[in-house]
Amino acid sequence: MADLAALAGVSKITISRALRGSEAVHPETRERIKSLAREHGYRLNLSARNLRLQRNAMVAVVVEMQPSVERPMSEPYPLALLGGISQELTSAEYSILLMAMHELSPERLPPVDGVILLGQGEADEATVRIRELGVPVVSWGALRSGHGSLVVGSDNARGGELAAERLLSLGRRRVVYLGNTRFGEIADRCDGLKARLEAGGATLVECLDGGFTFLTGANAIRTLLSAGTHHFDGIFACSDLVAMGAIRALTDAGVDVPGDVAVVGFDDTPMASYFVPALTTIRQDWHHGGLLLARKLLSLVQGEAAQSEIMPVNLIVRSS
Amino acid sequence: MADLAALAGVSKITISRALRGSEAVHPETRERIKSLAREHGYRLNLSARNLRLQRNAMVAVVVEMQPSVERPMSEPYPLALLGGISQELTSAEYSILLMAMHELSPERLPPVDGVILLGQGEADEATVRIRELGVPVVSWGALRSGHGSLVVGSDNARGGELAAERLLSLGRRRVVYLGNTRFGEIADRCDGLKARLEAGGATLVECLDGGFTFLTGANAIRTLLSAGTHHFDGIFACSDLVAMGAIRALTDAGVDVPGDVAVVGFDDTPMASYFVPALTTIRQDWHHGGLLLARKLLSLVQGEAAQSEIMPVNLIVRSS
DNA sequence: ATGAAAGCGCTAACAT
DNA sequence: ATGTTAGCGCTTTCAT
Repeated sequence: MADLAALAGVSKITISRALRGSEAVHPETRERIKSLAREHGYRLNLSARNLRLQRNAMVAVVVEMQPSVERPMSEPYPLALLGGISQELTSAEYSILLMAMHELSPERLPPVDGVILLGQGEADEATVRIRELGVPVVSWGALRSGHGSLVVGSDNARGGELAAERLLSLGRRRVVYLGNTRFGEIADRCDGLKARLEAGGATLVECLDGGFTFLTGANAIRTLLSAGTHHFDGIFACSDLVAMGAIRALTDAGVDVPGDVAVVGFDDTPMASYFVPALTTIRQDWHHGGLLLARKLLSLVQGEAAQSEIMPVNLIVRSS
Repeated sequence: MADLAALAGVSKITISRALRGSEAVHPETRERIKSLAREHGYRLNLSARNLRLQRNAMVAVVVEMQPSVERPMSEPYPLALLGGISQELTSAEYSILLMAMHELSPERLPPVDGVILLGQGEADEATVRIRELGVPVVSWGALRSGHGSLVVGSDNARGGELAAERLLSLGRRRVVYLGNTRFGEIADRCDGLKARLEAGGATLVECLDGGFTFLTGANAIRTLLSAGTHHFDGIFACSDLVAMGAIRALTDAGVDVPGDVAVVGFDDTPMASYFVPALTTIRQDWHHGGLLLARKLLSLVQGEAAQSEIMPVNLIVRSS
């Protein structure tokens, strides 16, 4: 910057002001300096600026799970949420620092002004660990798993109710839930499902603690069928992929879907509509979720108040 | 740090050394300072350190496409590559700054020591734009699209050959390729396919310029079938999702897969093995690709030499 | 409309 | 084994 100042025949501070588009500097000088900077490939040292301004202009997005080939299919939400987060943060001139939960330690927290947590973890483990960092935090998930921190998430309980209503309308009386209820979001859906089923005179006959993949969905139902202890005529799965696995297990066993057993998924992933039978599912708006996460975190960072927000979900009726 | 120095009764520099685990400071003093720091919640100001050290300890990962709900399914590679990248960079104490290509401008390049580009863009647009930034760059894609910059990618031409060999072994003579060859990777696959087909006495009858989704795959084949201008008995698709779409269009039209038309996909996404018929496809090792990308960029950043690397691919034979 | 001085928190170089 | 000095590149405050 000093070099540029010498070149332009002005002082450093005028360069600084000009590049930030300050009104204080003469428009002509400003343009001259800007083009000079471009021409010489000058780039602002953001470490210096951040040191001076006592901020980082950066937000960490912490992904609870280890990214892998298997996960993006089973849980597309990280990238979808990131789209919304990125859009909002970029327009506020903040950058996104991406890291996996297990890489995070309080000592070497990277230089960020706040943290967005994607996934609160089994038994809220992630939420609890993040809170110790002493920076503003907003997490994606369930209110019950927020432990006092700000939460943005879908109305999972309502999702469960919608699934129950759909199954009830098809005359189903005995429903199986597939999902690990140690995750707050998953538990909320189960609660909503159970309450609405019982209000409609039906029963939640089983709540199976499985994983999030096609295979775990298929295996859960295979086990259930071979045990033969329960009769069931409906399934609500914690994700579309799990629902697809469940359907595969059913059709492999000669059980008709939706004739014998109706299935409702969650997420409305692109594949849901292409699967045979096309999946009835609950849709959540990840992109908007991302926007909200970013907006609320920025509020906190700037010392303003912000509140948790739960977004509506929709039932998408197809053929399962 | 000055406060901590006062508390510990030593000078700032001793604090600095102790926290970095320097040998120069007495082990006892070192531990005392470390626990004092922990106790008082002291955190190093990384902007100051980076300013002083003239580095950023950060690498930008630039994703060529806008993340969305549709993309992670169609192209799972961003997250899979990120897994490998993250693993490698974290152990070198570098952070990952994530951004979308369209958010990148030379003026406001965030404070990074280098850039990893995921996806070189149609007609290598992304590669060309990134090169102007004047920082070390490594990109995921094809050598032909590197424009002099370092590239890590799968052996796409070999992938095309493997697909051709598979189709030839099934006695196929007239093959359709589904993919936008303005992307270097996609073009390489097409070239490998064509060469090997012709060497085996078969023909590439059509090369259809489509997108990367289930729907574009289905539409391409529907159009082809209704035009009726070409007879074909084999398809090689640029992704598993496109292959699935193509298969759907075929079976919807009463064409048997693989009896009438055999189909080979690309990527070996988790869904490939669950699709009916299970997809024959080419597998690439994204995680390892991510590791290599990160390693090579770090070499460049540290002023060492590094070379492009093309990774082997495998044919996974299933039922399509 | 422009400038001079001071200092953000850290560490390398050079003492002691 | 520890300390002193100086300066990384920027912007705020207070002149002019």
